[in-house]
Amino acid sequence: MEFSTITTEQISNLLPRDFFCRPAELVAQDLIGCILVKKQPDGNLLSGIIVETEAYSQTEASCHGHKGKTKTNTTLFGEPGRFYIYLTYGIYHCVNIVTDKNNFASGVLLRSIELPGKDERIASGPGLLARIFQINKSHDGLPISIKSGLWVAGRPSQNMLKIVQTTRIGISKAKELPWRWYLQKSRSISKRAKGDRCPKK
DNA sequence: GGTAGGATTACG
DNA sequence: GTAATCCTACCT
Repeated sequence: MEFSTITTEQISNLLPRDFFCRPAELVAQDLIGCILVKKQPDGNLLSGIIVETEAYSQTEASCHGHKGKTKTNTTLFGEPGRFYIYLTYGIYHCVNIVTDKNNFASGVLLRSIELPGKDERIASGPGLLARIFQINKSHDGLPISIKSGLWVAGRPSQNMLKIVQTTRIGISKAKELPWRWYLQKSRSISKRAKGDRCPKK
């Protein structure tokens, strides 16, 4: 999938807070095709199309909030519509969006983003994505807003997107849940998994 | 103070 | 497929 340039108008189309006040597995699939925008330290805006997501919820064992609050996962239990950033493997940051409701740990992991006009691989994978957007623990708890300098805009068009639903990867528990979604035509997703299929209509 | 286990990536 | 890498949570 090749995306053309993202316009100023498109990145101004901030998703409303209510969008995130829903179960993670609904938000995750609706985020495919949306735009992540960040104001970089140099003042320039960086934006890209979200092409791969995963949902997590405290009801299942692979979620960081499954065993309750800790020092590092507190944001996940808080207000929907904020970023939850954590360090994984001691090296890589992962970018999540808190969903659903207060005092209920759930969120969507952004796994891959395509930057129009740039190499498809540079933001394909959660760790690489965070690196390109220069997102780290200092952004944990930040609200999704234009004022915060980090936000999500709605899908640029009403074009039909072919979204594939499959199982999550890189986890050892609750592997059976089909809570991963990606754009079928995108070559910049992080990995393939067995049993990939299109969601039923 | 010590250790096991990662929501990963890069390379063969 | 497997190794590198190092922080966090939890246990002693």
